[in-house]
Amino acid sequence: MPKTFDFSEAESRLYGWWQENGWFKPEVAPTSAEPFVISMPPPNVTGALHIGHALFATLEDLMIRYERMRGKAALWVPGTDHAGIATQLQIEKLLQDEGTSREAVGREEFLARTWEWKEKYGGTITRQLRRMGASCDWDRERFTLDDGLSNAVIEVFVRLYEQGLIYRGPRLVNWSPGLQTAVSDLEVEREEEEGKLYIFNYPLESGDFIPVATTRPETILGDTAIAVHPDDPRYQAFIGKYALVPVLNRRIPIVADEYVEREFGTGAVKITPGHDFNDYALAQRHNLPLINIMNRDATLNADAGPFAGQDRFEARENLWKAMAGLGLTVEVRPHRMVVPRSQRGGEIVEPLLSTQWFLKIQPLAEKALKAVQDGDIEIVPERFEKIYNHWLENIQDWCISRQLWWGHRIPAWYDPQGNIYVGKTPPQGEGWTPELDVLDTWFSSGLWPFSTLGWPENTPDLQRYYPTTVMETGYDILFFWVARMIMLGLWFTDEAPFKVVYLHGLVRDKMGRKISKTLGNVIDPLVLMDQYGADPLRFALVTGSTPGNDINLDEARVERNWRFVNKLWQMTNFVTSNLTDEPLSGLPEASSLDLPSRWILSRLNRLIETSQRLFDAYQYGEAGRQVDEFLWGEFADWYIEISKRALYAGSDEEKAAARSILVHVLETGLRLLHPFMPFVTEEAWQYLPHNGEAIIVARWPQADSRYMDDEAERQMAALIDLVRGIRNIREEYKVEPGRKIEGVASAPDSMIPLLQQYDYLFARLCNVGTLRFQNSGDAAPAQAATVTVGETTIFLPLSGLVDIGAECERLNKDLIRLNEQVTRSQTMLENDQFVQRARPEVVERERVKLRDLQAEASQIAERLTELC
RNA sequence: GGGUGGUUAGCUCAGUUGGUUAGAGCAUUCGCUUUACAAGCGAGGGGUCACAGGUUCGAGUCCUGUACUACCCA
Repeated sequence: MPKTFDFSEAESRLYGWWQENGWFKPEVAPTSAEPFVISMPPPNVTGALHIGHALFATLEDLMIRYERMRGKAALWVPGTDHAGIATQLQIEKLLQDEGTSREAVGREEFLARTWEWKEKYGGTITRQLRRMGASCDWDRERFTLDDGLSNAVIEVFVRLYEQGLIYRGPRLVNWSPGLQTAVSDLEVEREEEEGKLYIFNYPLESGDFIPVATTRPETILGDTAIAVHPDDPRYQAFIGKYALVPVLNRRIPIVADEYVEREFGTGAVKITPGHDFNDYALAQRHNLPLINIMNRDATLNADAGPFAGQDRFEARENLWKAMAGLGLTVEVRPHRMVVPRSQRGGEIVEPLLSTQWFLKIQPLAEKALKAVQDGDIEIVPERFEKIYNHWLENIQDWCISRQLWWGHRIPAWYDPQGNIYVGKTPPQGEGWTPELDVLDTWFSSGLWPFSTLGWPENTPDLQRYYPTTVMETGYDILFFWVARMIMLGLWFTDEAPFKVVYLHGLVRDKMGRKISKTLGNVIDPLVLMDQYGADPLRFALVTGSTPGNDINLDEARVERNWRFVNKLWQMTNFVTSNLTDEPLSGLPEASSLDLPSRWILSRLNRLIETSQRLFDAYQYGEAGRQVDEFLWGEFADWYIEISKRALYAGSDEEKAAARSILVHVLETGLRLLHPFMPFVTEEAWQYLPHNGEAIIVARWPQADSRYMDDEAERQMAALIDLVRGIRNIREEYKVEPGRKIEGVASAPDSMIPLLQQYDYLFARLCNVGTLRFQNSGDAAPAQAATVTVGETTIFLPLSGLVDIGAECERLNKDLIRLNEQVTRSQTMLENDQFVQRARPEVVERERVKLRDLQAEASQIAERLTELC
């Protein structure tokens, strides 16, 4: 095999090979297999892969590969979203660069251009997902504007309309003047900003005035009342009287309402029902008229009198100047206020009266709440349930119409008499004009889990793969998307669209800052993959995070994982280069194996067990870290080194055993790692003896309790500790690494055969050429340093190197440390409460520990008296 | 205003039925080309687990409060 792993060559080759063999398709599993299905959260069709996509792709691919290896019919349905606003903006920008505009080219041409763009660039993100190793079934790829999905959207709209849940009407909505469309509550972001508070005197009919404060003076032109608190003594006398709108001199009443906060501003508020949600509600309580002073582009209309035609901010200044001229203004002062801004574009959103389509959502929300309460849907991590419940319990009707061109047209028609027709096909007869509005993009993505499988047709895919199993996505779209999928799924299919919602966090930079272009801290997954390959990036994303929590990605981790990939490659290279042409013997019975082999197999099977427990609990990161630590820290650092004796100098049986164990452990480790790092594991696995065609369809490891061996783990741990102790001494006394030294062991009878049998470990791992034994009680060699583990002491005669004073000091320190631990342990065991209440195995473990500590302490004490 | 998360080594993070001396990687110090791997190996230094209480035989882990911080909702 090659000396290094060339990921850039291997990744595309392996991906193509997997796909050609149909291994991404659920049909590789027998028809009797249980399905495991994930609907990919569809990225924007015109988008490019960013680090957030990389995270979902990694997690979903991990789940899919794991379940596929477990023999399930694993299906990952990929696709893209038409992303109404985002895409439309992109095309508008394009037209603008060409010196034209959406309005100039017209709707038909605009849509043609958008489709053209989609055909040309729509494949970018899905190609990039392939680079990540995403094992989706590309034959089942969907796009939200596909015919099938569009049918589903129309079906849902018509049925909801017939059920009386969709209605159309004039309502105050969040209006985005730049985009010229209504947006939903969720698409408005409210942030506190530095603004101004304008205070002025509202003139009354009587000639008096009331001081009033506002943050948006231009709305004065749309005032239809002034409100004060009914119990406010300052204004009691004015209730029921009339005021005059500045400049316009329109007569408006002064009303009393408990909504007014007496402490805020001046305690009296102007009421503009046409341009404020709270005022709108108050106006309805008091039967106040509603005046709309704003056009759709946020210029003022004829009702604004002399300010008609001016932009909202221009009018604000001009009106204020005019009022100053009338002596009405009091002061303008800095003020922190909450400003509603559009999620797209960031411009200030205006509450505006507009005729829109709404979905009455409470009945759907109730079902969605119940599904989670009843456990039909599990949310991971669980804490998001509370957030989910709170949102659904306070849900408002959903404004689903958008004044965009790119999207699903609302299937409605109007006749000149004002009748509305809603249906799957245009109405019969003349004179009907179609609705021009399109639906909110989230309306169609809300159907994604079942529309992608063929609904409303009862297709074989729908029957076999619906409901899906896991919905894996970011917590930031819990409301936008997840909750709506649950509501619509339950309403139309009578089943929860998935059983588990797994939420991941945001990927941030290593300093915990949100990634943004303006901050210049963009982590480009494509650049990282060019540099290190897909596997290291994937491993960094999974092992650097826990479910539901944000991840601060440090590129150093990616680099380190690239080294891990190399390490895996080198291990494989070592193992394969030590094989012969002869077929491997099967894995020997544990009883016939030497200690290091029993140890590594025990550790391996415990790893499999732990790994399974962690996978069952969605703790993928921890599982990955454990496999990493095992393969590098135990298998490579210890077992491979130890196995060299058998391989280079052992008997034929010893060689055969070592080979089969090396292959078995590494091959199993690669399978455990495959869902995390698909490419290197596949490529390495192909060089190892294996069963089956590819690791991607190999079986997921099962723990075998026959190879779990506590005794072997204990004994091996003692040997490892002795080796470490000797290395430590060598380092401390600056014994040249190449210099062979001698060891003299003083050990209990139980340890002597072990040390004799495995003395080669000391030769190989810490360059102790010969290990002699002496009877306990014999005098220690002169000028020796000591290493003590339990009841075993190894003397290292190092004449000329050992400084007795230093050695005494070292031993003394050790003894103090040990005595502290002995005391702690003794105190625990002398405590009846502990002995009675702690679990028996915990007490027993403590007793064993104390015995070992005491033995070790007495050994060292003995040595101290002798030497110092 | 209500809610949720985070606070563990210089940095990024693990640590999920409470039970050895709290771990890893990066960084850092020292040593080594020892024939799988210098993209490596070996050894070391570095932590009052934010703070204060409580529960418990035993708390990084459970409970209460405080501080700082991030986010969600209004």
